[in-house]
Amino acid sequence: MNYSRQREAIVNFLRSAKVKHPSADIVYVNVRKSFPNISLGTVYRNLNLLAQKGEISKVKLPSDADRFDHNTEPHFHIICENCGQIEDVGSGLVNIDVMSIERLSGFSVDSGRIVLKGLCPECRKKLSPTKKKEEKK
Amino acid sequence: MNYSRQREAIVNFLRSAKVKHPSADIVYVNVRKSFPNISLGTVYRNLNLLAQKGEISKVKLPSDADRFDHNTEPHFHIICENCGQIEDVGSGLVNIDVMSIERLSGFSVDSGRIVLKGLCPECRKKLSPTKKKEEKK
DNA sequence: TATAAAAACAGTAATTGTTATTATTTTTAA
DNA sequence: TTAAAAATAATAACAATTACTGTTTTTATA
Repeated sequence: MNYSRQREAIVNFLRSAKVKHPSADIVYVNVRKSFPNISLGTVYRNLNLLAQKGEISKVKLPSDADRFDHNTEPHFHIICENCGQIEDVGSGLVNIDVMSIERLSGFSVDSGRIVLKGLCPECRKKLSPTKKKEEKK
Repeated sequence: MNYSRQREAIVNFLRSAKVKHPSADIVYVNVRKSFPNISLGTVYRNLNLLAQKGEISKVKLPSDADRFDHNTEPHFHIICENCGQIEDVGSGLVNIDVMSIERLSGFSVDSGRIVLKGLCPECRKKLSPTKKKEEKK
């Protein structure tokens, strides 16, 4: 599936783990080091294509740019409300009572993706005792 | 806090429960029935203001417009991947192992809001045996 | 290999949900 | 009753993303 050199550079960057859950824009600026003419549209197209093929996964966030993850194993994420940094959360740490939800709501539940919110270690330190961070609108 | 007539109309529409978890746009077209000149900006400003004051709550979704909820009690949501309809999910039905997550990730966890994905009863019927719905990009 | 069809590309324009700006109107309070 | 403050309508700006277009690259096949 890795025909084009641009696509290969994109997937390689993701797997290199230089940046952990990069947005398309971060991928763009990095891949540009080896492909100065690559277009942002190409980055988006390939990231989506790779996600669709299951070679990477896409992490959609509320009010923030999508992130991309070379780890396709099932797991959840937590995002720092202050700086936007994302960390993995093992899928065993969130328990969803699928049966009850389906019974009560009538929905079928796809428990695949969950994004928790919180504060990363660095931002905890920065913001901790003095000022309580204001709620994000 | 309900000074302006427009703001009152907005909060009244939300509480009327004619539509369950409307987006700003849905609020806009409905409030326009009584205030034909109201501006979309006014709707957004007031919805955000009301959410900030805690009179309503804002439900942020990945890759979809924010929704607004007159119910400010703590609870989660599930969104239909096919039609976007949202339903409440009691907060007892999702269990987050906050202690372990905090220990393993170093993050502090704000377990406030979670949005699950699934299929609402209507879309289940529509899509069920024949065609398996395609993954949303 | 040559070459035609298919795929991918760069660059740019368009879309969508939302926020910011601005000049005007409404509300509040002295 | 009138000046200051707040809110408004209308519109522009914005950010993330997708769509479009004409060109280049890749692939497959003769």
